[in-house]
Amino acid sequence: MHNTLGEGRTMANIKDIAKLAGVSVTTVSRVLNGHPYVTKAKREAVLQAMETADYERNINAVHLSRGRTNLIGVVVPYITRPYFGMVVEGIADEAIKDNYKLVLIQSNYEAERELDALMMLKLKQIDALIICSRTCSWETVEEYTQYGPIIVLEDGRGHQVSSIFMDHYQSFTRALTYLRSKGHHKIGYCLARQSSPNSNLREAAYRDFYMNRHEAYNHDYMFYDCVQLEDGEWIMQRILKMDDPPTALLVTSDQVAAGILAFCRENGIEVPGQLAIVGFDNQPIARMMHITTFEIPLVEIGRRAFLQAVDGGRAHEEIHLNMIERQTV
Amino acid sequence: MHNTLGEGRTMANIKDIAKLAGVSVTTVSRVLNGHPYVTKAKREAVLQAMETADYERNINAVHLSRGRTNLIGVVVPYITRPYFGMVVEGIADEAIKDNYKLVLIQSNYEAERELDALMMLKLKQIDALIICSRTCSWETVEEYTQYGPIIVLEDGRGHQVSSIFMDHYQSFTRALTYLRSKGHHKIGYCLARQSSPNSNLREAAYRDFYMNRHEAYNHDYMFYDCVQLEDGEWIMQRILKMDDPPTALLVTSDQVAAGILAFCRENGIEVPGQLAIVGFDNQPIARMMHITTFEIPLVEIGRRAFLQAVDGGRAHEEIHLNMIERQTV
DNA sequence: ATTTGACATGGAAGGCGTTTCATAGATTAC
DNA sequence: GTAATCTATGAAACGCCTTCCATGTCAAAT
Repeated sequence: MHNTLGEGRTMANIKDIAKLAGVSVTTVSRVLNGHPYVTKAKREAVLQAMETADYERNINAVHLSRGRTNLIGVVVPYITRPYFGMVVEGIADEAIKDNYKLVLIQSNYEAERELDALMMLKLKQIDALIICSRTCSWETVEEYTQYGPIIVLEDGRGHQVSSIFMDHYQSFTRALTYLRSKGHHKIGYCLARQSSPNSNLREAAYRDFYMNRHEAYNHDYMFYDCVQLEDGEWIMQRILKMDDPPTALLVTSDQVAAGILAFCRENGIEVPGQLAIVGFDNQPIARMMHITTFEIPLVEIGRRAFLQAVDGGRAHEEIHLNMIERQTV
Repeated sequence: MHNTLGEGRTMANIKDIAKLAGVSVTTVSRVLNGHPYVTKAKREAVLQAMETADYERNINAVHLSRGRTNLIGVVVPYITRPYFGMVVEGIADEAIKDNYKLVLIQSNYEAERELDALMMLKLKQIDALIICSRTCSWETVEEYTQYGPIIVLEDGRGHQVSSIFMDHYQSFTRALTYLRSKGHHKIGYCLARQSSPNSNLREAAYRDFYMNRHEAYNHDYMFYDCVQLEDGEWIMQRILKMDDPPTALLVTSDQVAAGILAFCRENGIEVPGQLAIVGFDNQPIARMMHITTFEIPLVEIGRRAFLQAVDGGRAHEEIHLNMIERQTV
């Protein structure tokens, strides 16, 4: 495949520049990469030649040669979810400073797509991979760590990856304690994926909370696959049908919390009077609707994830969450 | 740079496979790419060799050789805005089918970053570029069309690009007519960027609407830089201070419309009684809050944009918008 | 005077697939 | 029976940059 400009002219390559400037390709490469040991005269000759020939480096050749691409892969299940949007925003913000670009892989929680991303790492099409929500098994992921840094946004301690994560166990415990202090005993929760690492942590916290107090809890109060605004409705429909409904709800996404709250307002269910709601994320919508929530610094988390990616070393960062009291408890 | 596996073993390349299978590299390449004219015996020998050597194609070499990367660039100002999130989702959905990956460029509306993306096209790091919201001038963008397909999400007729766009002039006119039919004369609007292509179209529609009726309009009723939920508040604060406030608002983003509506509900301003609101996009939040809005099939638009990108030919698709009547007018 | 090290420069060896072209035997066509 | 067309295969050119290594100059150090 001949590399041409639009009009059919052939694009100049480093060899042409070398010839034009009367130096070796090595010297041109040195100028190109800002390496030392080039006299001013030659450097200028090279720059002049690049100017006249309208030279542009063939970036794919650079990639091949270097074995790196300055591309970072980012796996998110759905880019439309504000949660992931914010993380990606943080990654992108930081990446631009280091002249990295992002390759976005929307997984839809399909292992195959995540595998695609891992494969890109193996093939050196990307220099590192950030998995915002994992679908593949740990074993699978760990198989690929030999090819480049992999960063996951979940507790990765004990695994061959870097990670940045929140202490969901503790946050959940705190939320439960807080609700209890407000007199709530019948507490339900809304999670996203039933058996994601984060969900498991939260369920454990919940179980332990009740176990420690030697109290039973109601399995009907647990809702799964709660991820977006619209989910608020069916959750409330189900609650309305209960003889003994929960008096408080821990909702692991502000989007869902907002949906629930909107439904309540519309249907005359008093919040927090009849139902208390605690959200997670502290998204704009939570502020707007005065939802009590746990702040998760998602943009900052994205930033840090990127920094871990380029840093290369293994690290595990834990993020502490703060509760923001507003008006839904 | 030597291409190695994690343990230090060298990664097999096409030459190794050729030797192993007792054929030429050409034949291996043919097998790799499903080209005809390879006997079954040799094909199998090659496959066998690839198996035993655990061969993976060096994708960067393929890129260099082919001059293509199966990467599509996508420029969005901010990935966190649901509007762009949905478009990207559509692009990603379609891209996966054709084995394309997305390179996300967050421009923050900075020309320099958009230029970065254009440069990637020139350098063949991406095969095509979709600009979801343009910052650079038409001249700048058109300079780069020689290097690959560029698709913009705005009316690009008369320019050297492909485009997919909505008839904002007509939609605005229809919205105005609709509001007028409901008795509204004092109509304001909330736009995003003051002088974006889409905003210009909308302002023209507004001006023409009033001009045609030989009526004056109030410049105080025009709000700019309205993009997110939070903007609803200051817009309403300003309206509350007016002696002669508008009775209806055309809001070019459901997010902003939702922010406005939330403020109204909280402050006892009746909607649509005191203020009618028409949104744009038909995002989930509009459904949830029963906002009358124009449906913009953003995911579908993303899909089509991708298809235009790989198709290569120049095309201009116009999307017709439908109004969804709910409860805010 | 001689050694050492910093500065400069270029040749050539990678990094690795794809594709064109040349060649040759096997069919098919007329 | 002979020309035209397929089928199969490989050598070599091509895409292009980075970097290791060898060589050489010149000034500072001993």
